[in-house]
Amino acid sequence: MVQSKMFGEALPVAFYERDARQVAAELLGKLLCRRGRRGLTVGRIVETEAYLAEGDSASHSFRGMNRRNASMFGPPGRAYVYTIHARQCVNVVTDTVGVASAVLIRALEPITGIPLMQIRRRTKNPLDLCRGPARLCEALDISRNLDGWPLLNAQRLWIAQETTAAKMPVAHSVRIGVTSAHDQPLRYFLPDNAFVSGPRTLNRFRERTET
DNA sequence: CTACCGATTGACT
DNA sequence: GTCAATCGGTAGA
Repeated sequence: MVQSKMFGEALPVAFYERDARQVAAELLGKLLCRRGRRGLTVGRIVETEAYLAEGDSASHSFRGMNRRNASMFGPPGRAYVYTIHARQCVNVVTDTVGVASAVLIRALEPITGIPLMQIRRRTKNPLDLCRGPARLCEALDISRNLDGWPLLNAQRLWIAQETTAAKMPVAHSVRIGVTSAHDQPLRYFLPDNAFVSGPRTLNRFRERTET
C-alpha cells in the first residue's frame, strides 16, 4: 500500500509487550497514523505518559476493571480511548494480558493532513492542533469508537516508525493533571520541541536520558 | 435514579 | 498566570 510505504509498517506487537515506561520513552518520535473517510492524518509523537499496573494510584486500572477501562486489561498493542471532561484521550495498551498498564499520548507534531486537522479543530494555528491529549484526538478523529482497536495494521489507526529515525534525547518529568501518585517521573517528552504541552516549569527543569 | 468528579481545554486577568 | 464549562462514567442510595 502506498501509505504504509510512506510511513513504514505498523509497529509489531512485540513493541508493546514491554514495561509501559520503556514503551512510553520509545514511542517518542514515532508516527501516530489515522485513516478515516475524510483522509489521512499523521502526527509525530513528542510527549507520552506511562500508567502502571502496580502501585500507581493515578492509573484508571488502580481500582480494578470496569466497563470504561476494560481495554487496559486486554491484550497489548491496542488502543484505550477514554472520555474525560467531555473530551477523548488515547492510550496504547502495554505489557501482557492482565497487566493493566498503558501509555497516554499527550502531544503530536502535525505531519500529514494538516488542513483536515485545522477543520476538525476549528483553528489554523499549528501549535493548537495536537498539543494536548484531547486536542490530538479531535485532530485525528479518535473517539471511543476506536477503544480496543488493534494498532497492528495500517488500516484505521496505527503507529509507525519514522523513515529517518535517529537517536534523540528524551526528557522526563512528573505527569500532568494527575491528582495522586505525583512521586514518579512517568512523563516523557522531546526537549525543546514546541509541540509539547504542559507548563514551562515542568519542561525546563528535567532530567535527560538518551534513547 | 441522582450526585459527584476528572490522565482537559479555552477564555480571560 | 487563573478559572469555569464540560458531560460521560462510576459509585452509591
